[in-house]
Amino acid sequence: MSSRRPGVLELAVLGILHEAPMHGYELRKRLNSVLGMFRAFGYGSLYPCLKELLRQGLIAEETRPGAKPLAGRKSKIVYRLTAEGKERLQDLLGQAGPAAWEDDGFGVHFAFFGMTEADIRMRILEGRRSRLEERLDGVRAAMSRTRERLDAYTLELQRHGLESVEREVRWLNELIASERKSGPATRWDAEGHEEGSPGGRIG
Amino acid sequence: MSSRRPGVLELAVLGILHEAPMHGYELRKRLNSVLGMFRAFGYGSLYPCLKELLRQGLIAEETRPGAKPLAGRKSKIVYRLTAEGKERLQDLLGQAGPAAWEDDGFGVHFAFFGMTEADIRMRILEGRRSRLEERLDGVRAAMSRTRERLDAYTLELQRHGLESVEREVRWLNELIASERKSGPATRWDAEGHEEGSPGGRIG
DNA sequence: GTTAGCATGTAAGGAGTTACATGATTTT
DNA sequence: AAAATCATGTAACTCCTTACATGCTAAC
Repeated sequence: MSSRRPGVLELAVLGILHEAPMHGYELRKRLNSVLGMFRAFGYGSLYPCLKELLRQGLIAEETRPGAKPLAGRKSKIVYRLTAEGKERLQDLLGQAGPAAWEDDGFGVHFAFFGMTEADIRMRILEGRRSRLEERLDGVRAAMSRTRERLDAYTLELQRHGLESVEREVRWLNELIASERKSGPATRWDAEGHEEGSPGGRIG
Repeated sequence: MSSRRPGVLELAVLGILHEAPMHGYELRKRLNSVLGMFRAFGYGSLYPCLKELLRQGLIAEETRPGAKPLAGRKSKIVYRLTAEGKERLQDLLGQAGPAAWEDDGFGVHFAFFGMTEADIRMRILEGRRSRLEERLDGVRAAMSRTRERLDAYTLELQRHGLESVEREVRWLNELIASERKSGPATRWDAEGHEEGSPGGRIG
């Protein structure tokens, strides 16, 4: 409840721990393999985050039955999501705001779309598309305000940037169309996850 | 001399002020039009940065001859690069290290390639390409370690991420080839910039 | 004369990052 | 027994963001 601002890492950790309990080192690898293209976190980021989540009661240290009562504990510590943690995760995934479609957050939110309700998924996809289209408009406007004469490199950067963003918009369009075909009310996971996910691509 | 870590904003401000003196508000617009696709800075970031650069003597308030001696100064303040500022800019642009090819820095450094020496340009382009290829290897390796079964959305994110990065690598390849054709020792600008930049694309 | 845009700032704080430090376990 | 890699942490710091606050200037 205490108003700590999310940040990508918290969501990512909760999301991954929802799949399975894990210890820090493993978690980091999984983290960077899921989000590898967008971000990479170090231990210096992860462990403080785990500590904080623990303090908030969103995760707990697993106590395996036949475990070792290490006194001078410097052994594996397996974390699992608590009930509050699951709640918090669902809460974060249920919010379709800027945090979910800005550059920082989008990747992580998308990665956990499998646990996200269909209407939220749609709102986030559309939100991101609008955001990118605003950006396109902005840059295009700036370019036609031909006052600003840019050198060849800056121009090339613009060109490449535009192309990349246009490409992402097309991708989003496909995803949105795909989501619409599947109709609303599709949500595969959330609690007990069975294996029956859609076929070829996404839709 | 004091070891303050660069940060994108400092370089961007110095680079833009090198083109022409400007006041804060204008600077910010120019900033966001040049880097619009990658980042957007607010006044809350810009003004403190200007203040700091001023303190370091890298920029100075322009004193136009027929200017207004505003006492309760809340009027335009035009900043220009000092000699130290130009030196610092050349210094920053002369460094071909991680700061120049990681996600954060690359865009800005590239935007000012017009003021960067040919060999540094090459090192930065190649540095970024290596960095991206590492990332591709990492993610591909993680994917073939098929232990990790990912749901459809995570997979789609991976696919799109891979494609984007591959695309950027191809772009870098073209640029690198282009740079090689122009031969080394090309540097258009730095001080008095004449208009004779290359033709069609970049090379 | 009031909305809209130009123009300049500050205080508080957040989300990580960097650099360092150390122990445990497996491989060679 | 040395080297590599697994595993966990902390102190200090940084770059930037958010939210707020204010005044000037042009357009309608």
